[in-house]
Amino acid sequence: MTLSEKDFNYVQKSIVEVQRSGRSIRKIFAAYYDEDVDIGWEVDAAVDAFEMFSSRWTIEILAALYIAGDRRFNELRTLLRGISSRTLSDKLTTCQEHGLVERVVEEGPPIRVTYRLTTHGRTCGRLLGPLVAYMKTHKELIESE
Amino acid sequence: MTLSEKDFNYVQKSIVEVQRSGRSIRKIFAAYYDEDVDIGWEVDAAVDAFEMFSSRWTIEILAALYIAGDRRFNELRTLLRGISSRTLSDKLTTCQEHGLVERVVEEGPPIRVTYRLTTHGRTCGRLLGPLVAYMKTHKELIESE
DNA sequence: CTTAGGTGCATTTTATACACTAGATACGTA
DNA sequence: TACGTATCTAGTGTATAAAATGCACCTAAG
Repeated sequence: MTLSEKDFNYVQKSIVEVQRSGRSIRKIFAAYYDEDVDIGWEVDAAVDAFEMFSSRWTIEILAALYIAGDRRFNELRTLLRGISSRTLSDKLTTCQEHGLVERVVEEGPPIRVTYRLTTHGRTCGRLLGPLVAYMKTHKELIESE
Repeated sequence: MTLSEKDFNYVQKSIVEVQRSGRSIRKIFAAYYDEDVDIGWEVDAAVDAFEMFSSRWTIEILAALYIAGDRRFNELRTLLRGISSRTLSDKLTTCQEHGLVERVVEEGPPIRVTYRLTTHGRTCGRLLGPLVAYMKTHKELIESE
């Protein structure tokens, strides 16, 4: 089994970039493919990191904006299956404060407000992808017994 | 810049396995390294997937067990910075129901109970790694302005 | 009296339901 | 043409429900 030339070039280029960034090829493949690997984090760092995501809705807002692209307030409300507008409003505010989301106002009337991921927000969204993909193929994890 | 022989062998082996699994090399690199990429998910799938993680503490429990390995009840309580035992107990129950965690009883006395990630749990933990690593290097996202 | 692994219960925090607002245009009709 | 009503967007206010916390307490053996 061999790589297509296109894939080969892509892989070669990526490997060079990854090396330049100081990350280990082995760790990157291992983390993605099949092995548990020490990727240099500690429980404390994880608890810190997830403090913001484990507050209900933050992670869903991020995913919705990442997948669906920039959206307006009521569009988000629909995407998130009817989260209350009160809560959506509050959560969007804290997402802005955390630098994940920016609020773009188009003067009206009617005034329209578009929510957009910042660069950080997009990165976080991207990093969540593999987990969503995994969960999607293992619905037994979602529908509790 | 070239790969060491060890890395080269590892990469080659991994690429073959990834190809056999039907996943695209390009997507794997892109998702890991620097690009936004359509990895075939929809908002609905993401909202489903995160419904369980965005409930407070679930994701932290997963991360703690993944990073620190099997732990007993009170060890988890400490790792999670003093979550109330009431809540930890409830959350561990729902994690078991979702098939992320298993409860291993060593008959006492004193009775000892060890919590351990299932295979699914370990996979989810692994997939969260890159996000934690990213957050760790971008603390400005955690400490809101 | 200690240790491990919890449960019970009152209080506090967080989310929901649902009514309601502003500011401007659009529509119906006398 | 003028008048009233209806609609749209992006929220806010407030009462209620759900979830997390703090702290006391339980069991069972050494």
